[in-house]
Amino acid sequence: MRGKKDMMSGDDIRNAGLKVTLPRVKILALLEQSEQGHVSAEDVYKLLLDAGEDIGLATIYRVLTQFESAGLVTRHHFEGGQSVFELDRGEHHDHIVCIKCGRVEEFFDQMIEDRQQEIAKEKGFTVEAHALTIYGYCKNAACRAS
Amino acid sequence: MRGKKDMMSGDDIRNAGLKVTLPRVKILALLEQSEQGHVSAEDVYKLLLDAGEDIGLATIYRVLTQFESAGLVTRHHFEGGQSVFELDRGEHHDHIVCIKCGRVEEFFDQMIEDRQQEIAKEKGFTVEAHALTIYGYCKNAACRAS
DNA sequence: TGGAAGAATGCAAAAGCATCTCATTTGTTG
DNA sequence: CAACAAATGAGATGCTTTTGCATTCTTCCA
Ligand SMILES: [Mn+2]
Ligand SMILES: [Mn+2]
Ligand SMILES: [Zn+2]
Ligand SMILES: [Zn+2]
Repeated sequence: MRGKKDMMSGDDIRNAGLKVTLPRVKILALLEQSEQGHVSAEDVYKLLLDAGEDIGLATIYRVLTQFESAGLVTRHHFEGGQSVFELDRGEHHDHIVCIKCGRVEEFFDQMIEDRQQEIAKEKGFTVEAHALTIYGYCKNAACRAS
Repeated sequence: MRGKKDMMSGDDIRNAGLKVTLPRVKILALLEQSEQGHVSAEDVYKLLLDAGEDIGLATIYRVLTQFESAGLVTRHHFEGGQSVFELDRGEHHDHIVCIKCGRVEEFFDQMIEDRQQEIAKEKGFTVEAHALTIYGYCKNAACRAS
């Protein structure tokens, strides 16, 4: 039995009903190994180019969207420009982003999650999803000076 | 002495260091009177057209951006397409959006606000802003059926 | 009150991000 | 390994937002 936390592989792609192609394998591998963990489609494109894999940007967008539908990947809409993708390891979390250097950290807070449910209930809503992102300056010295 | 809750006027535009022009006055008035309170630049464009004011879309984007810089207006990046603007009445709040009909409701929760500060502190961040949006189905009968 | 100086507007063109089209290539299956 | 369906790549396209520039308005003071 394998959980979401294990290493992804061609099986995950196959199980999503997709053919195991070189672009898909490379993109999935990159998401796993990626330093920052949170990358835009263009980041993926450039990182793969650097790695000698010339995969079209359209393919990257297509594949990331397919991975998202399959639950392998999560898409975030942080402020400013592009969507950001990360591997879905099955554990929901929210983000805090440095508006100076772009560093992204993750957090999960049950109290915040619970309050959201209560607020939704009060208003008669059924929660399907939520997006919480805190923006600020990280501890990095260079980011401190406003 | 006038607070943020009062009616906006040409003075607000002047105080922002901007000339009091017809487009600016009309856009500000529309934001005040708008039913939903949360409108896209194109919404503003069409609503003004309906009202007989033919103001260019580029001007609307420019003016909304200027109003934002001046603190008169807040911009939100809800999922899907366009940015959404609303008059800044000086009281921070977050949003819950119906993914079926688009209805937007507002809420403010001190507990959530406090937890965010604590989380930021733990991570060594200084909070500058945050965006929390809950997505779900509203109480409207037509929105219930998934 | 008139008119100079600078700011704002409208239009069209451009930019940025994401998706689509379609000819060609690749993966899968028997 | 052939045959078919699915996927890819390159460029076109779509949509939102921004920008350049000639023209029009505001402001302000002589
Ligand atoms: Mn994350
Ligand atoms: Mn609001
Ligand atoms: Zn930083
Ligand atoms: Zn609804």
